[in-house]
Amino acid sequence: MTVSRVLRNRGDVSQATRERVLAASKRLGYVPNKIAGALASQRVNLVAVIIPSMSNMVFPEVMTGISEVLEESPLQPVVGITHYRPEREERVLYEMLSWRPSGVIIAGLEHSDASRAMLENAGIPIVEIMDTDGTPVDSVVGISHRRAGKEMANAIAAAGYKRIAFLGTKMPLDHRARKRFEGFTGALAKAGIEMADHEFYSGGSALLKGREMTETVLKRTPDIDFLYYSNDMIAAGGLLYCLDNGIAVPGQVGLAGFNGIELLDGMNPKLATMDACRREIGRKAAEIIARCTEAGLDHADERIELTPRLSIGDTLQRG
Amino acid sequence: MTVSRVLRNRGDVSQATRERVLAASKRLGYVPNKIAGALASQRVNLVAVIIPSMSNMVFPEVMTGISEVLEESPLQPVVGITHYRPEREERVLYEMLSWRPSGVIIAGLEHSDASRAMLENAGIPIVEIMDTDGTPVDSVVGISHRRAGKEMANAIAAAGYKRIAFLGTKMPLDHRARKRFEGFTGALAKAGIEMADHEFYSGGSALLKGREMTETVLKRTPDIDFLYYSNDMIAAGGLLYCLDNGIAVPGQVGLAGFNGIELLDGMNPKLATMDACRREIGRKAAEIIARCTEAGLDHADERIELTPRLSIGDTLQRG
DNA sequence: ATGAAAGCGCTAACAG
DNA sequence: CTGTTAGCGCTTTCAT
Repeated sequence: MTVSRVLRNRGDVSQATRERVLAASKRLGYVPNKIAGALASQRVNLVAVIIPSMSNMVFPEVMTGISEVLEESPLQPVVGITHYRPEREERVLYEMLSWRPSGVIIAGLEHSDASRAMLENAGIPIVEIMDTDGTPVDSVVGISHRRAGKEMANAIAAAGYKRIAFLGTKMPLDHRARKRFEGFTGALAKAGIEMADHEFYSGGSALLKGREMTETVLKRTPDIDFLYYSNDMIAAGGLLYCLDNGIAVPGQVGLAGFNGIELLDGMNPKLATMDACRREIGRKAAEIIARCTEAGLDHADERIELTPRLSIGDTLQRG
Repeated sequence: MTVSRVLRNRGDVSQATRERVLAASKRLGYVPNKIAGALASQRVNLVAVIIPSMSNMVFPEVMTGISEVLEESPLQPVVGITHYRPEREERVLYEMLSWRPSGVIIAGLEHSDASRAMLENAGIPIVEIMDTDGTPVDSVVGISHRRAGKEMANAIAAAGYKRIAFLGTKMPLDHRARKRFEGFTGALAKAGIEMADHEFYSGGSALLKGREMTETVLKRTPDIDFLYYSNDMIAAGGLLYCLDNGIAVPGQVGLAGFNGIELLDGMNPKLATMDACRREIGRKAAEIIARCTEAGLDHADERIELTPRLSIGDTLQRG
């Protein structure tokens, strides 16, 4: 009836009636039932955001970007965490789709067959984020991690480093870390450099693991002159290890991480890294969904590849 | 009809029929419409989680605790961010309540009148988290920040420090930081110590701000012998500043932070801090909601005060 | 063990 | 401008 019109300020309602309704609804502490509303209108102002984790600094920042743009729209993000496990992704996706959201933003391009099928048949805009190395269901916004690894390798080789080690996460399911690794080794090979050592870890405090792995590698292969880490946090641990142990940086060993986390701004020397454009990815993805929703489109087919900026810092240049 | 019974495996359905239905639903890629289901059953397996921010390390970890326990239940968390702004909290709360969740977990005890009214009239279990210094709407799980500040002050005084400064966030709306500050100054006063200096900041990279504020304070009040920071991140920045500038820690100045973030595990020397029990708070809060939902209760009236553990580390003891 | 019927609280379309 | 009437896709209850 009229009440519904007032609460959504739609249609023509006289000023007097409108005020009367508003007053009453406030007095009664009335909160509309969106469930019924959504069922009747076949519209749900929710966007499903599916990400692997919340514990490292990368996804919270993607979320920040998403929130920023969604806050200026009627849309609301709803997040689900997969812990990098395909079967959890499947379940989370199923749960979320059963609420008929206006769109989904999902990390990564690799999904189980079932997940992919759900995404394809959802009939809503899908944006796969973070990574552009692959074929998206609908839209994609991210960076090429393969290229990121390659460019870092080239920068390191160009700086004259020869005995290079890679330290990273042992996550067969972290496809982005894997692609960086592949791009990195590939480019080194092309430059005629073979990786001198590598070390992987899983779980635990990243900063601490960074220290430990750095010690392990440096003891095992003492002539290492560069350490490339799969993320900034372990790189920061490695840097602290070097500082504590009188290892000259970048004189004796050079260091580089990945992500461009804010944390590094306060470190001295400043770590070399590559910005993963996390916030921007979140913004762009949200914009696509917002635009589709407004236009009533069920897909966008956009492809946005951002360019990670290499930041040399103080740890990627020969003494 | 029968289909509905199968999909929720309720009631008696013959094995044959059940399998037929399952097969068909898989083939058609059928995803049930929870909106309709929720409307009909008046049950929604969603828990509203309302927190101020996602960017510092504290709330993601609370979320981890919540997820851990909710994952073993049919409940799903839905998070809303308030940016420490009461008017945003009001809006987010309104939006979430209009989905009729099974419960709400909300940070802090101070809310606008409207928010409080909504919480009181929601008819679902409410758990206010992080802070126990105040009167909850229903249940509360957290720590006493006033006491945390007090205990840190006592530890510092007991270690013999006399010229103490406080460095923290300038957030009139961060009630927990404020309460720690109050507890801290109160206890110092009782020990006959007046705060020697203080400095507040807002925005920007915490690690970097920690450096800057530390420099400012140390230059302004050179005889400072202890720096208490309102969070670990700025404390870490302060520590790095001291290390870089040849200021002996804890010989010349002692340092302490707050939160017990994992980041500190990899630092050397190890910062003194106080664990805010973030993950445990998340777990306990989620357990209350889960228990109520299972029992069909609309409130719990529980009060759980956790005890933050003081970690002396290497920076809170005279040389 | 299965089907039929009656809503859940709203919105949409149409009358007045 | 305001009221009325059908559903939205499920669950629930009651028959069969």
